[in-house]
Amino acid sequence: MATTASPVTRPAIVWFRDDLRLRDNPALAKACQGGRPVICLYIHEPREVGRRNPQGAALWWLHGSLATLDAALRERGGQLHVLAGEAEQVLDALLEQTGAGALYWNRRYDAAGREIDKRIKASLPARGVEVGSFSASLLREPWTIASQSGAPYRVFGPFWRALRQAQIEAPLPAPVNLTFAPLAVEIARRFAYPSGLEPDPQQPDWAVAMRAQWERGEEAGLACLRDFLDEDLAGYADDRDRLDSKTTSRLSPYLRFGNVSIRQLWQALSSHQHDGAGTGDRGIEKFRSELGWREFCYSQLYHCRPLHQHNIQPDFDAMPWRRDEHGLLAWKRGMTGYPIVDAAMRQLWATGWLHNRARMIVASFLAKHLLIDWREGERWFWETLVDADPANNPASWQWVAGSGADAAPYFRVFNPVTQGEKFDPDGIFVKTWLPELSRLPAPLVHRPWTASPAELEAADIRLGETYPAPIVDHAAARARALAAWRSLRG
DNA sequence: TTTTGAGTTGTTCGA
DNA sequence: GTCGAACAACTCAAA
Repeated sequence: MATTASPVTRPAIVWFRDDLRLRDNPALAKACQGGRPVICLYIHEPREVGRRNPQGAALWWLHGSLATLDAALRERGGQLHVLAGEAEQVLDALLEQTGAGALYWNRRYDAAGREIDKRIKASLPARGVEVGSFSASLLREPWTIASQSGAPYRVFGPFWRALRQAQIEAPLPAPVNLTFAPLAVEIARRFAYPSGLEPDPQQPDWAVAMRAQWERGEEAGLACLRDFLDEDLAGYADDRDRLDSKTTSRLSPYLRFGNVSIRQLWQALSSHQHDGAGTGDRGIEKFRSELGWREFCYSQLYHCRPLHQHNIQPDFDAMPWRRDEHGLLAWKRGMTGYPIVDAAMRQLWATGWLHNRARMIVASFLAKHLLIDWREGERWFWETLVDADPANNPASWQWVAGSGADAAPYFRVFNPVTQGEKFDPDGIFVKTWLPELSRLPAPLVHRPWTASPAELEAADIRLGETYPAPIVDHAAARARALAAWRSLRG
């Protein structure tokens, strides 16, 4: 009778996905229990219908995260195997070659990814391979939060109250004494990630400002968290809307790729809590509710049709969106003639990141002032944001457009001038990204078209040449948007 | 069971 | 200049 190695000594595969860290990683913790050797794996899966893989800036972040995770594993005597192919084929070959007795992953929540995971989970036990999936990206699994009627929440307030009552698990420590099983070179060759899709762009090198701004990976994420707790959290409730200074956490890309876990973050906030209504605790509550919106977006991703394709509210299918290639291009390039919009769009292109308020302003401008389908904007963000998230990105675009869950009221049309004056009063943010306006005094920097010829001359600006005139008139665009949104009713 | 009231992120208008 | 109202429709839970 042939003997096989006992399940305890057969290696376990850890399939990393949106959890690129060692700490608080339940799949990894499970795999290395009892000193079992592990095989750490990441798979670049091909695009499928309905599936959204990282592109552009987010792909750049992914590569950096994979590299730092690989380095951390090498310090411990192992490595991260980064392969490419259909997950089922890659895993099939890997199980065959390594004789692994178990496969573990932390869950993902998009429909296409879940479908793949479900098939794998159903097929492997018959081959004597144990499969386990774990919760690691969210405070609570989406199916555990439901209204009294049993339906998923469609309004944030009640959703958040229900979530707040739930017990949040404590984060796990990083595993100690990891041991590793080898992987045959033949497998690595067969599923090699195609060259030419390398992480760091060269010609053109669009990642210059990103490299200057960001450190990717787990250690950098924890440093970013400590910095936020020490520097910004106390003033967060009052200052978080300011565009002209660093007031927010900038943790979004680390959360997106799981460099830092949501439970680590939650616990860190709790340990900074006093007990009362002090400004610090107000900041903590406010920040927590932002994390709550992330959970709410994931609830939508889990429960609704693919968010980046379908309006959550079907009556928006009748929206008379305009086709406007010229307007869309002006928006993407930061050439709309509205300084707050243009500064934000250029920051996005250069650094892969935008302040939440800036995201709302530019999204409102595209959907309402230009009356361009929110999906165009969502696609651009998907390619340009380092934190491009399959739940947050489309759900937030739908929220601004009004087609989403608990959406902004249709009559809320951001005035780009007012927003600039409120949240960038001295024009510092605008001037950082629009150097051509740097000599314009603060009162005019958000509305250069109202400057007198002498003022423009003094600031060395020629509207229409050195900086565009507004591509739409605010009042007219607002009226057009309100009419379009009103047309969806009755 | 039915009713009622409250609800992330804004703007404009008229008193 | 400041202030309140209007700009809908709907979800959810408390009364």
